[in-house]
Amino acid sequence: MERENRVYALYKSLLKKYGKQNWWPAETPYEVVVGAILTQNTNWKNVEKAIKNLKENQLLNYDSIITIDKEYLESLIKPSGFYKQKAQRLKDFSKVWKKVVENNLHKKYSLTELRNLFLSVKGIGKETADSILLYALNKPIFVIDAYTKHFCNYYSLYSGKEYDDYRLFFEQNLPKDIEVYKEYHALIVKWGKEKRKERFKTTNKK
DNA sequence: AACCAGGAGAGAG
DNA sequence: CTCTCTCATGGT
Repeated sequence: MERENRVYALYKSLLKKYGKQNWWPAETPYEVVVGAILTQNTNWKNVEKAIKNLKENQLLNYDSIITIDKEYLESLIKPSGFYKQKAQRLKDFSKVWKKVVENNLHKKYSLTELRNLFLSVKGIGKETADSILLYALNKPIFVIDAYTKHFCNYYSLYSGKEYDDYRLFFEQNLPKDIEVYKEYHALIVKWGKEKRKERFKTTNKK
């Protein structure tokens, strides 16, 4: 019998410990897009405030984001921080997103072509692009973030260098299952947050 | 009151 | 290629 790999075993262990995280919390694929951009180096709670502002004004759709005044958009997403560059990124990426969904490019393009298209937008890096591919378009791509690297280091799973090295490591050591990809990344984030809480406790007790 | 969040890009060396 | 800096609000 083949030895079960540790990467998948750890996934099941985390799942048992924390339960399903049910990412991404969004009603539509486009809401995932907006959240992915707004959450760049920003607490998710702040992103929720910004998304709420957009929803209350019926602006959480790409046509609206493309056409509304940039300063107005900035004022609505202000709680999520870095609001000037994020307003620009939302507008820029939404044009590409419009082109993709209205021409079914997510079905016509290969995963690599689609990823490169996203990455060609200024302000869309690998983590943001991959989050959109996985959680908005259900593409089989594993999302890497800072927590994931800490996770790999903590459990001595892998010590690569580049983002894509980590991504391929997970993709090659897991069943090619979108739901596993989605849930594992969410669980790693949950794990990272819990770890941080623990450190805070131990460094603050005397 | 410092520190950091579900990052990315530009500039220096 | 590898640092270092900037972008900004809100919670602990």
